[in-house]
Amino acid sequence: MAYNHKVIEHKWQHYWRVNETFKTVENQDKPKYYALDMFPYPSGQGLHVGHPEGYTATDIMSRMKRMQGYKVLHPMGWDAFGLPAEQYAMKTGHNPREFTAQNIKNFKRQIRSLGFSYDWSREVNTTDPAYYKWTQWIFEQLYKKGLAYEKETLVNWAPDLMGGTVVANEEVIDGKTERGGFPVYRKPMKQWILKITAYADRLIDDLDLVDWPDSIKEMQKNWIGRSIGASVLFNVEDMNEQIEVFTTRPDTLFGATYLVISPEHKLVDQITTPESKAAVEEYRSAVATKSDLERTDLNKDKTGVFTGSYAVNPVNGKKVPIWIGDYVLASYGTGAIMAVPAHDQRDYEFAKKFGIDIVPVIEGGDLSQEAYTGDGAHFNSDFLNGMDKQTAIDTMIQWLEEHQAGEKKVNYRLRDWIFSRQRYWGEPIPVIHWEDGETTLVPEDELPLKLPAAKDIRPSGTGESPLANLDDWVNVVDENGRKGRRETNTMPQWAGSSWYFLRYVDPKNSERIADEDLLKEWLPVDLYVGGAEHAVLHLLYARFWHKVLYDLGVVPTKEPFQKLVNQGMILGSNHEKMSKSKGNVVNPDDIVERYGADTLRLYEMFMGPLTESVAWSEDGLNGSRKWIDRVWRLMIDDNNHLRDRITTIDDGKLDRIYHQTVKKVTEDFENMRFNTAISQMMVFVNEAYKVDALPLVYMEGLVKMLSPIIPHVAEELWSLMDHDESITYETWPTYDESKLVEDTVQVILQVNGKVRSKITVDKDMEKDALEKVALSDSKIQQWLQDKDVRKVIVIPNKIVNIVVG
RNA sequence: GCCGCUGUGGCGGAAUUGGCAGACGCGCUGGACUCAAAAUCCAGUUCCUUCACGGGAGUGUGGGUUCGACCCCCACCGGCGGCACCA
Repeated sequence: MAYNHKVIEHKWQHYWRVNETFKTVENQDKPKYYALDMFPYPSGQGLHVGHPEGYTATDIMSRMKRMQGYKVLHPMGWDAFGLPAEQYAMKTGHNPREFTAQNIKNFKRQIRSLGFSYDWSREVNTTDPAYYKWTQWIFEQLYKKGLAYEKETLVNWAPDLMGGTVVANEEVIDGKTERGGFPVYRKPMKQWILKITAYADRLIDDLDLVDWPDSIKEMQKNWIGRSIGASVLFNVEDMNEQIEVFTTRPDTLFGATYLVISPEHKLVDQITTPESKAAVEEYRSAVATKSDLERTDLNKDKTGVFTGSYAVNPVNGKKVPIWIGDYVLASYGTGAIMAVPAHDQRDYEFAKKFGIDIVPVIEGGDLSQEAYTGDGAHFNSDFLNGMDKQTAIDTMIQWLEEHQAGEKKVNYRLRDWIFSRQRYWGEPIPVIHWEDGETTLVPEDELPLKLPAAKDIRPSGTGESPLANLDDWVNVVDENGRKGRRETNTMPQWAGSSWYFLRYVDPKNSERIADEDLLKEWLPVDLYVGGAEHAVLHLLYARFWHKVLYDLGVVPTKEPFQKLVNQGMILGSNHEKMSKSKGNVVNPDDIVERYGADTLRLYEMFMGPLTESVAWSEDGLNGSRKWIDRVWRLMIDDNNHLRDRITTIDDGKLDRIYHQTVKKVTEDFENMRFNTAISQMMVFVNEAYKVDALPLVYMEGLVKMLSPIIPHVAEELWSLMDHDESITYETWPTYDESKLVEDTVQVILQVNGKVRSKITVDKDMEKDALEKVALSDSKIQQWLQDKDVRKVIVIPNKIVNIVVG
């Protein structure tokens, strides 16, 4: 009977479910393997064909590892808080909880239809109070450690997004919200902030401990942006104030001809002279009304205004003017810089525009054109004269420290993490603000602090979240009659996803985040697969929380994810990103219906390397289906029985190719090179079609190797081979090295680097003998006529190159 | 602008401690089977040239190193991703 995907897939999915085939068993005396997918946000759109690519990869690894004797943890869950549900709820008047539950149901149905070997008994859901109890608990630990604090800061205020909300720096792209593209303005507001900067060094340095793509490590390093330099103190003339600047080039201090402080700098008012006041005020208000977009758009044209005051350069006592300019950011370093126009392009542009002195202190470049930022001998620099850059930097830092005029300093581009969101559909921050000014945590034994049910979610209009409308929930009174108000901000979506992989280890634990011994048993995650769009934020936040929990003794490892792999994107057949508007979206449900889950899995693994983006091709998909049919026909006859050709007799014809295949498939799977593993199995099947006798053990081996990729087909073939049990825990095939060696090898004969002949000789033939054979080859002889042999290069078992002239 | 990745037949892609470029698949061509078609099985398929044997060119472009380069080095061009006044 021909292969019928609908019957078979339904049958085995049912079998796995009833038999709890993939239930993780703990405390077994086996090596462990934790294979993790980035859990999805269950959107209303349903699954995308991009999802199953990564899921199939981890599923293959999980299934192979089970067969290799590992205990495997392979879970799935839902990152279910998020903006779309809230937007939908506001629009329709529904509660996001119901809407989200529906979406999860649909996602789960779709994921189940693909036959992944998840242990569904461990499913987690970030919106489940039993889950977010522990998200809130982690927040409380952060608070107790001083890593969560409230601060009035300039936030990214998006008044047009959901009735007004604040978004994180990371969610702002070109001055607009990442979601929706609404304009973002800077507005001071009281926010909860997590002190991720306290972990900046460890977040960079511990990247050395993990097996991640270099590109991702690089992105994280750049995001954190550690720069080592010095702070320098400038006294303000005629005033008992100092301006501290940060510079990575203290060696150019003799070339500092002015200072620039940001418009928001705290000393602006004090140092502005009466004559300059009007101009400064005008400039500041102009800057304040600019959106971030406008501010970055003015990139090329530097603006600024002179304060009227001067500072004293500590190293040479010279007076330098103090300017205000918005090219200096309040949020980086000290919000003030020393400007060295000769050796910094930004300062150069500013100085040119405002006619400020440009004093070179390093030889090189052409100052009539641009600043010189390279290395060179210093001059005009007193005790630094003649030194190169690094020596001068070290010497200057030493001088600054000896004269209490500055010190070595490290700065980070990374800012602290703004953790508040003015939204309903998120974890409530478990904090109460009391009327006497005290702020307390909700006691641990009262967690979870549940999100109140609300029929109608409306913006508060004040910038607060919709929770501010819910008086019953917001207002509290303690046992002494003291009145208080709950924190109305909720947590960002990043919160629940920063630790979910810990909960899978022990998802039902009501006493703690997860049992300590179980965490020791399963951590770290051995393989984490997901899209590169989470290269920075999710992975950085999760690492940060993990390190905090490590310091608290909650988790046993410094890093959460040992190996990380980013799958590429699946593009539309027109090589563009799939999107509704382009009409090139492929729905996995359709593919499963028409071709079956196994075909989809096979195709997505065969279409190219996992890490690359590849365009969808209906023909390619169809080819994968045809190959499954071909494998099926190789073994199964029209009466749905094993073919007679499958026998216990081994005529030896398939020995070599079989053992080669086992070796290559095993190694390729291990390295996640699924496309080449599949191609090797295709070669084996092609060979199998050419011989009369198919040894049963080889066919069983093939089915085992296929089972991680096309598990339903493999289970069915396995049972047709007269096995009663699932193939899941069968032993992975092994190969015999001795079957791979050949007695003879083909050697390439070249003349002047061009292939002219090929010969077959005994393996490991001596160099001299091989050279003789090569020179006497008839084809080679023709090429050597009337020529002098200058040199012969002999690489045994591979090549002989004869150089003639 | 800076950083990272990438460029191989008609298409997806294989092959790198430097040693037969194009595995495998798609598509296409031919053959077998069939009344016929589909499906299937078998064979061929980088380009140019040749009746054929053969020969020549060829891994984005131009140089270089080497007996030998898709692979290493230099310069440039195109594509993708990240960052973007971070001092």
